[in-house]
Amino acid sequence: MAAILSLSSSFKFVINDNTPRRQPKRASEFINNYDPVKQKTFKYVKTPNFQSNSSVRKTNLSHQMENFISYVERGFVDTAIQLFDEMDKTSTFVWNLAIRVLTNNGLFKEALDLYHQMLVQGVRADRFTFPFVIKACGGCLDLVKGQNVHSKLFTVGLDLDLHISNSLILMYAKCGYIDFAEKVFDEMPVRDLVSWNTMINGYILVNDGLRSLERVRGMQQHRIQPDRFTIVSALHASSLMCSLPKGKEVHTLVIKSELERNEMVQTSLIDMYGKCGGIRYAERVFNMNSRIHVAAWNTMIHGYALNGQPFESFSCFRKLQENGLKPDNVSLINLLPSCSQVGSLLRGKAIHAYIIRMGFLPHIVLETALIDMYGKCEEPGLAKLIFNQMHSRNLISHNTLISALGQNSQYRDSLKLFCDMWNDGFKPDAITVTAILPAYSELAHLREGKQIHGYAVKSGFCSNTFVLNSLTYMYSKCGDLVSARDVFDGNFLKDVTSWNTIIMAYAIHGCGEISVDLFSEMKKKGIRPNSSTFVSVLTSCSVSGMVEEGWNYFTEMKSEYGIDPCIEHYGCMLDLLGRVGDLSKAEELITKMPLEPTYRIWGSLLAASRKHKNVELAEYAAKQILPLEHDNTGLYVLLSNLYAETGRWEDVRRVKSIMESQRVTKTIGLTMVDVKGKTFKFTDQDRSHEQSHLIYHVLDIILQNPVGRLVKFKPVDFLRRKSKSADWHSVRLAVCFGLISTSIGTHVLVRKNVRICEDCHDVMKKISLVCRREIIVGDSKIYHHFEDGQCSCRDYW
DNA sequence: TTAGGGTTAG
Repeated sequence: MAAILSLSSSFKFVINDNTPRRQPKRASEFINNYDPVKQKTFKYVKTPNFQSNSSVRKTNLSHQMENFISYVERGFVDTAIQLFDEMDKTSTFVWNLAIRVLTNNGLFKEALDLYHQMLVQGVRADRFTFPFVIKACGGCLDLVKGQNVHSKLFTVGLDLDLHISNSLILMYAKCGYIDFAEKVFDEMPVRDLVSWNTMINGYILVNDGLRSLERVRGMQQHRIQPDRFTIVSALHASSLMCSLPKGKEVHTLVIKSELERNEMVQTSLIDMYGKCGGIRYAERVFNMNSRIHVAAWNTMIHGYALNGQPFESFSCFRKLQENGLKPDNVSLINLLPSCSQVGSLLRGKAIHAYIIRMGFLPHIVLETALIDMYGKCEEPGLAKLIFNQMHSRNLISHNTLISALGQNSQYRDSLKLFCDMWNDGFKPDAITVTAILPAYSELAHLREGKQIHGYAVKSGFCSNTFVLNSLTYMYSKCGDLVSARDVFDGNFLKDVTSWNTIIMAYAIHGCGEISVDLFSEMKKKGIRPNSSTFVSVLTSCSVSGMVEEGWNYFTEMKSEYGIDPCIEHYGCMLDLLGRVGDLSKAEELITKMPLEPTYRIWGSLLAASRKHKNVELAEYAAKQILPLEHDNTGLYVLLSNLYAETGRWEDVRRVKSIMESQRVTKTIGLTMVDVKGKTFKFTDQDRSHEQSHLIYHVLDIILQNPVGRLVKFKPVDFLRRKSKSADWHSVRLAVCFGLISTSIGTHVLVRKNVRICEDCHDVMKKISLVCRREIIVGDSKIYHHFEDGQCSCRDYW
């Protein structure tokens, strides 16, 4: 737009009082400043004096009109509008051209403003005015304005005009009201090819491939020959349905209609085959045409990436150049996802350098593709850099960076960007919601997550499966399993991810049996499990100690579904063996697995060894972990605890000294609890809360009271307690504050940043028994539901 | 003067 508007930036013109007029920056500014009352009298206005005077003026008039039409046709918006300002505006024709130049150059709001000025000035709109005005309504996605114009058509008797009706169909479809579009189409007394094509394309705008193809069939039944636009839409419809058979049917129609040579049709065919998983067919169409154009090459590059063939994508890009063609922006945009697929930062950087060398930047889509690539190649810093250097940003570029930051665990940065985005006036869409929810999930910000849920409901995003899956995940990660289940049950278009998410939700809340039942239900409903499903199912078996079932699923994964176990699946099996104390089998599994053991694998063996007090095996696992260059804070703490539990105090001191020499500091324990819409944070031995005295007092009573006896308040001086006792761990303080701040009978939910210690775990069981309330504690790995003195983890975590 | 259009970022 800036380019178009700047074309007239050097243009200065003089009105009859010889006062140079300031060049408006935007057509809208010009139009908004335009005052029909104060307008100057221009040379060419037909006054009696002028009329009496000469053919010279008539020549000027036609010359001016010629210029005006030329500017309109060439899309010189500013110049055309400036000229329009000087012209005689009594004829509808002149207004139509001015509205046309604005509409056709994306200045929809300005076009509508001009249309209203036209009416104010008493100029009648005609059959040529309305298509532009309706197009402008569609461009603004303004249904109300569109309907107002539509109702006016009845009063002026143009409601059945062919061209106007065609415009109405598109306007309604663009606004998402396909039923209104259908009504216009069905009531048309005469339809032409454009009417059919617009209707067929309208369904695509609302993502309804099936009804689009049904209309194509209807059109043929009416003996109307499809043209290239029909075919392009029909191929798009097949892609929307991901249906190779439907796409092939349309290909037959291409042959019958003798449109195989059309470049647009060829590109659409390649695109359809790529999107429907038929990359070999795409190659065939591509290779059958010797004079192939850049768009077709670009579509092939994209097709290979979509079909998980990144190296073919790179090779295609190379061949494009070898064939003497010049890659364009789209070539690069399509190529970048292949770098992410192979995780090749080097290739990504090389392409970035090429993009800079070729002068392709700034380009908003290309920059967004770069942000995405850097995010997926684990370089969030570079993704941020690109974003900060962008000349202009849109909703998609924001969404891309939010996702990139989330993918790289930079949740706080992604939340900050989300806030900035609001402040910059970008309204989050369903994809923003999907992108930001993981940040609330991982930081366990239930209250804020609920607010996003409210926003999603209000904005109408809650029929979107991606949004619902993210909400299910958020609720489960934030400890609210009931809400997670409610969202899952309310999702009427459950996909494999929906099932994986709810199965995992029950697993991390220690309800393995329910998870396994859900897995059976999922299979009964015909949803094919994928690799992630088995991670969820094996985790469920692990949390509930279902050894036999675990092995069965581990085998079924390969035999029934052809899924090779990856490191995550082995990790789950190790957790399962560790839980039941079968350490020798766990060791054997590590030895026999065909993959290189990772931190996750040795960590699992270490945790199992600690649980079963096998110091030797724990030391062996720890030795394997140390060279893996991971954050080993947890490892040292775990080893130190094991030595302490087995009375090896010398080793405890040794580990402490290693930690000091390596400057490894124990993560500060922090527990959060939400009370009355506010989040309260507690550290160990925290006395900063204004109700500290009461919190410590209640906790003291609970700890001192024998289980089952009535709790009585007995004042004690809490300051005399030992300051470093586990009695005052943050989780206990947070739970106590939750107990005294919420109604009797309700559960108390707290979240911790590190694993719960064994002492606190026992205390939570006691609290649940003494207070007869459910206590839910989320630690860095799972949720513990304490009820009647028992924990859902069955004392293994 | 009027309606529909291929490959492209989350």
